[in-house]
Amino acid sequence: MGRQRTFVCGLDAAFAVVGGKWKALLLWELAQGVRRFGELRRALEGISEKMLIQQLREMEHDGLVHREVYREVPPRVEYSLTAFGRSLNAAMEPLGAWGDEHKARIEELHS
Amino acid sequence: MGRQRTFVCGLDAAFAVVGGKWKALLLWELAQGVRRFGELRRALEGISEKMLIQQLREMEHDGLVHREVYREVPPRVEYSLTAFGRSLNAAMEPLGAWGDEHKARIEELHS
DNA sequence: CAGGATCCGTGTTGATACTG
DNA sequence: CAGTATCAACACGGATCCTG
Repeated sequence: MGRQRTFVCGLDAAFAVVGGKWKALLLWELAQGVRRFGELRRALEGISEKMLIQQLREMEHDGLVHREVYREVPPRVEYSLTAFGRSLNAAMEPLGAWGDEHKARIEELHS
Repeated sequence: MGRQRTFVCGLDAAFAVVGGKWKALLLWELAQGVRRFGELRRALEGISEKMLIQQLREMEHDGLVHREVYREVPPRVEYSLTAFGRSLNAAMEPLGAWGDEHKARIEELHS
């Protein structure tokens, strides 16, 4: 992925795994429960299949997401959070609450 | 900035103001105290002057940062957090603590 | 259904030089 | 000191088509 780097603070390290446009949303969605590929695609409106699988793979590599493959026809793959992923989601909750609280203000600023 | 959009959840809104490579670090640095332009540049090793001023301006626009200009020679400008910025920083604290805790693991993953 | 592979635009980031 | 301006590079994200 990226070259080895030293993080100057915890925020830096945290953003290395949840940064970008989609990962925080994926984390939140998977925190609601186990999800299949297609469910995630519909939940994150606007994401392309490429980005979805790419973000999922990176989160799997980072140990946040577990991928369970069922060898059936048609194929079925279920994604869920690991304990590590759940701990991250818990740490993001205050931030989510803050965003919820100031949602309207932020939307207006970015109009 | 970006077109008007509707945020699907609070995380989405929060990332609209602290997303990107530098803003979280700036927020954290400014939470330590008032800082001058040059101090910030030295604190965020690797940032270019252009990015620094650009991120600061956006955070100022979002109401997170206050910019105080002192008409002196040589010029002096001091940056600080607004109450809004401090509230965001508080909301990010658990995330920072999480990152601190798992720093080593994440650094290794991204090597 | 759940991906892979490829092409491609563009926003973001960076280097460098210059200014009040 | 605290910026501006300009140019260049690249990663990010998206569209489309293809496969087991």
